[in-house]
Amino acid sequence: MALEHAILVSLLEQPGSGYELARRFERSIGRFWTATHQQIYRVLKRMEADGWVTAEEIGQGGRPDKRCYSVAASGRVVLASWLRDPVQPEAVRHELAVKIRGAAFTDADGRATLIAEVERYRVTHEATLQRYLTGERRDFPDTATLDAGRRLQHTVLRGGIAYERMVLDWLDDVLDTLRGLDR
Amino acid sequence: MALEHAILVSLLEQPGSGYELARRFERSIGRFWTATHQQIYRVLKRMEADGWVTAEEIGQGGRPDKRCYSVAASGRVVLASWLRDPVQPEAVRHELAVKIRGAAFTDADGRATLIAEVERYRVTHEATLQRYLTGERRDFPDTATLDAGRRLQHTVLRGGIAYERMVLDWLDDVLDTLRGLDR
DNA sequence: TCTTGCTATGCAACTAAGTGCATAGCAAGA
DNA sequence: TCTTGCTATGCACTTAGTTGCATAGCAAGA
Repeated sequence: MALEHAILVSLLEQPGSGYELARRFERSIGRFWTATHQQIYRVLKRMEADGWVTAEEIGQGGRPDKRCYSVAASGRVVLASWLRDPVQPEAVRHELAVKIRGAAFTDADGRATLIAEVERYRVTHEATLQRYLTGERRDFPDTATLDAGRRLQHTVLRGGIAYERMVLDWLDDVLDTLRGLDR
Repeated sequence: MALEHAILVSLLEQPGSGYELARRFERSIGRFWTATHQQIYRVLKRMEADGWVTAEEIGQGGRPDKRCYSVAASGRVVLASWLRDPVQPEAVRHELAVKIRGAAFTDADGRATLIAEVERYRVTHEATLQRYLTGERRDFPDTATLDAGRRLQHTVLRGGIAYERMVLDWLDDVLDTLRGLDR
């Protein structure tokens, strides 16, 4: 899997410029695939050279021209073929888990700092959950009348919500354990 | 966060060679931080050059010498300092979520292939959960008598178990949605 | 005997990703 | 008027991570 495929999906849902894609990656699709704008511009160039997407130059008077990208026929073929490939096992990178095991090798003061940090981290996940729930109420008020694309987007969002709830429960467990060590 | 810190934690839990570390990353610590043996050897060299770890050459007759690494005083300082740094937001890379949203742009046959793939993926997660539960019964039979290090390891493992259970529930949800599209 | 697999280490080449910086004009508010 | 922030794109450099290959001997089973 590569950034290319996430961009193809995002452009099929809605064509747009590199800048617009970068904002979508910050908001929607970036929940499960992160990318910076530099990366997106670089990959878009390569995809255009390979004929996966086409660009339409839109002059806007004053501002730099905007290049609005759409998925070309060969891009659809690439996506369909990738969808049939086996899902790669995720490359897990969970920093907090390493820190928690590392907490055994620091002093009570270091652990107190870590507890404060976990509490701060918990607040950011609580905020993410609330953002997801607000988005769900706004974008999927009536689940009976959705088309295929929207139904799939909703399923992915439900996954995000379940993930955040799981993380919050686990962080409470972590905090209990950390507090228990120095008591 | 970098591989360095995961290696420091692993070596503090138990000193070992690059080869042994690579196997631990496949099994235990690799649940939340993956690394290949090439990467581990490269980073160990750098850490030794920086004085974070020390190596003891162990000849074994015939086989190449084994270099057994232990954490040095300055490595402990580096770890303690890193534990105080803010936890970086995770860089999420969830391929399956991209594929599910991509399923809106393929045909019924492509979706049928994806369903089969999700079922296969579900089996691997079911197996991971069972591995975790077996490990939990083996390594943490009596939760009352654990020292700090073991208690923290158990907390991290509980996080892994909660994660796998959440994924399995969500995959059932995903399969329902995918099957509902072509019915 | 031959093959497979395990222990044990490593180089070289490549791709992916992140960081820092630069350009450029418009709009809104202090 | 001055600053801040937004739209819009991009280069250059650096770091992190992956892939493929190489060495080398021992042990176990076909």
